[in-house]
Amino acid sequence: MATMTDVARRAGVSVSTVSYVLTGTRPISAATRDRVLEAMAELGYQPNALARGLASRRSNIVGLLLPLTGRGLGATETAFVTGATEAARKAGYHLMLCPVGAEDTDELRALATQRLLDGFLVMEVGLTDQRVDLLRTLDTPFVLIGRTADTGGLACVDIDFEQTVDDAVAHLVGLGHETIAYVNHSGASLAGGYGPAKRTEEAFEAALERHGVTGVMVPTEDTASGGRAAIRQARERCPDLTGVLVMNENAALGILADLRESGLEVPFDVSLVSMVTSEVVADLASPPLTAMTSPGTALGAAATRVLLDRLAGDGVAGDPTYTELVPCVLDVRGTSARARRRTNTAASRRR
Amino acid sequence: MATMTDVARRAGVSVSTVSYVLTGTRPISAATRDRVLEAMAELGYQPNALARGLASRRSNIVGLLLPLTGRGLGATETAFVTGATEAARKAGYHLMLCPVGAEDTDELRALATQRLLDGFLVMEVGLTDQRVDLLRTLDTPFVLIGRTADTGGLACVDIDFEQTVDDAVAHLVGLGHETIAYVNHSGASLAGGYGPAKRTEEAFEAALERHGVTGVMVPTEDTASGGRAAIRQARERCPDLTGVLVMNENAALGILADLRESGLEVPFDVSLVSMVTSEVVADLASPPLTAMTSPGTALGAAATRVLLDRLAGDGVAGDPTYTELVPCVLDVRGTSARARRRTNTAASRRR
DNA sequence: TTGAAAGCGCTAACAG
DNA sequence: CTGTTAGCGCTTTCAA
Repeated sequence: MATMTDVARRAGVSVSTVSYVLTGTRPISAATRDRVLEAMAELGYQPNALARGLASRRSNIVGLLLPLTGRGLGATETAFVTGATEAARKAGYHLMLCPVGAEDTDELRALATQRLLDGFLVMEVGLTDQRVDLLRTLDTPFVLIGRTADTGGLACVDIDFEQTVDDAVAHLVGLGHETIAYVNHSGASLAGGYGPAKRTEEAFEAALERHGVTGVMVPTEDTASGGRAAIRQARERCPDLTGVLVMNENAALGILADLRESGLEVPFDVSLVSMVTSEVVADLASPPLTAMTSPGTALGAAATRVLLDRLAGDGVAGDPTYTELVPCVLDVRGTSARARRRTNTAASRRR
Repeated sequence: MATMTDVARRAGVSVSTVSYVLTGTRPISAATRDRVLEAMAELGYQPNALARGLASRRSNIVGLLLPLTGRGLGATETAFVTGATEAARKAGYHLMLCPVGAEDTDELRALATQRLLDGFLVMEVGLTDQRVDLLRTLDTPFVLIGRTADTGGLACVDIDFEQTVDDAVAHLVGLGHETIAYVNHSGASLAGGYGPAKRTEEAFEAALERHGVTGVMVPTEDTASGGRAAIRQARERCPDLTGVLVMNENAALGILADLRESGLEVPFDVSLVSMVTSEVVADLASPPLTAMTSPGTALGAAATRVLLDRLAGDGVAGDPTYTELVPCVLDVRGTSARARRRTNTAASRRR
C-alpha cells in the first residue's frame, strides 16, 4: 500500500506538494503536477480516506437516518435512498445507512459525536421529531426529507402535498367527478401527527372547496385489505361516489380488487388516483394505476444537494431556513376516465 | 468535543489506559476503569471514529456493492439491504452503500484501496463478474450475495434455487397438477448467464423429471405485461397447463390479470406459485399469491455475519471457500389449489 | 496493572 | 511555486 510519502519520494517533491496536487488547494506548476501524477499512477496510489478525514476534519461521508421499522422499505422510500446515494457519489461523497429509530436518541447522539459523518439526511420525519431536536443542539449539519411542524431554522426537502392533492382533485373534477373520497393513511398516523397524513387531509378539504365538489376522507391501514375496508366504508358514507384518491399503493390495489368484486368497473364506474406512487407498483395493477408519481429519486437527490451545499458553505449561514417542495406529477394510466352520466345507478348497484 | 487526552487528565490516568478501557484489550483494575468511565460520562466523550480507524487500521465499516441500474431496487433487494444493515449495526459495524456498476472496476479498485472499508458485501452477482475477479486480486475480504460460476475460494450466501424450485413443483404436484409452466426471467438474462435464471431453469427440468410430470419453460421480461405475454405463450405451447411457476413478482401479477381476463379462474382453473417473492407484493395481489417467500433480510443478515466472522478471523483462513444456501419457504395463500378433474376443458375454454 | 512514546497517513499553517 | 513541520485523536508496542 503506497503512501503519500512514497509518492513524494518517487516524484522528488515534498509530501505537502503531493497533498496539494490532490486537494487542489494551492497552485502547482504543470511540470511538478505531472511528475506527481505519474508517480501516483506508477505506484497505484490511493489516498487513505481515514487519514485524510482525520487531518482535514471531514470524512466526505453523509449519514442517512432511516428508521428500519420491521416491515422494510416501500418503493418510494427505496427510491429516496437510491437517489440520495447516487447524488452523493456524483459529488464525491459516500452515503452511510444509519438505521436508528425515531426514539434512539442515544445512538444518534453517539453517531453524530463520533465525527464519522459530515452531516445527516433525515428520513421519515414526524411533525415533532426527537431526532431533529437533538440534531439541532449538536453542531452537525442536516437536512430533512419531510417536515416537522415548526420548520424554523431547518433545511427541508419534501413532497408538495398540497399541490399534489390539488392536482389530483383537479384531474378528477376535470373528468366530471363531483363526489370524491380520499383514502388517507391510518387513523393512528393522523393522531400521531404524521406529516403527510395531516397535510393531505387539510389539502383535500381545501381542494374540495376550491373546486366546488363534495367528498369524504377515510383513514386506512396501508395494506390491500385496509383499502378494501376503506372503500366499502366510503361508499356507504357517500353512495354517489365516483372518484377516489388513495394515499397508499397497497391500499390502492385493495380498492381496485374490491370495486371489481362489487361489480363496479374501474375506471368507468369509479375513477381511482393513487397518490405518491411508484411507477413499478402503478404498472403492476390491472388496469395500471393513474397516479401522482412520487418524485422519489429526485427528492433524495435534492436533499443531498442541499446538504452538500451547506457542507461546502463551511460554517453556519445567516438564516439556515430553507424549504424545497417537489410535487408529484400526474401520470394518467388506466384507472381514471370521464364520469358516467348516471353514476348513481352504477355506484348503488350492489346496495 | 472532548478528546481522549481530556478524559485521561480528568481521570488522572494516561491516555493509553483510557484507550484500553475502551478497547478492552488489556486488564484494567475495576477502580481505574470506573474513574475513566465516569470521566467519559461527565465529558460526554465519544471516540473519534476516524482517528480510531487510522490507528487501528480498521474502520468498522463494510461496503455494500450494489449496481444501481436505473429502475431501482425491488422489494427483495431492499430486504437484503435492510437485513445487512441491521445485522451490521448489531455487531457494531456500519454499512456504506456503494453504488458501483458491474463494469466500474476502476471505481471499485479505488474504493477498496482507500482503506475506508473493512470489507465488502457484493450484491447482484453474475456468473462471471468483473468485480469479483478484481476483489480477489486485492486483499479485501468480501462475501457474495449470489454465486459466480466458479465459487472456488469464495464466500457466498445465496438463495437455494434448486430446493426452492423443487419445493414449488412438489407443492403443485401434490395438488394434482401434471402440466406445469415455468415463467423465468428474460431471455437476455438467460443468455447473459444470470445465475438465478440459469439455476432455476436447470432445477425446473430436474424437478419435472423427479416428480414425473411435464412442463415448459418460458422466458419473460420482469414486468406485468411480460407476464401476460408469457402465460399466453405457455398456454399455446401447453394447452393442458394447470400449474404455473413464475420467477418475477411483477410478471406474476400480469399472469394473474391475464388469466382472469381469459375467463380462467385462479386457483381453480390454474394454480400459480410466485417464486422468490416478498410478502408485501404477495399480499397486494387478489387473491394473494401463494409464494416461495424470499428470505431477503435473513440472507442479508447471513452474508453480513459471514463477512464479519472473516474480519474477526484477522487474516486469511486456510480455505476461504464457504457457501451458505437459504431456501425460500412456501407460503400457501390464494393462488394454488387442487387441480380440477377436467382441466383440459377449463384450460381450453378460450381457444 | 499502568505509563511513555512512537507512529497511523494525511492536511494545513508557516516560512521561504 | 515549493518545502518543513506540527498536529488530527487514537492504538499499540515497549518498558516498568
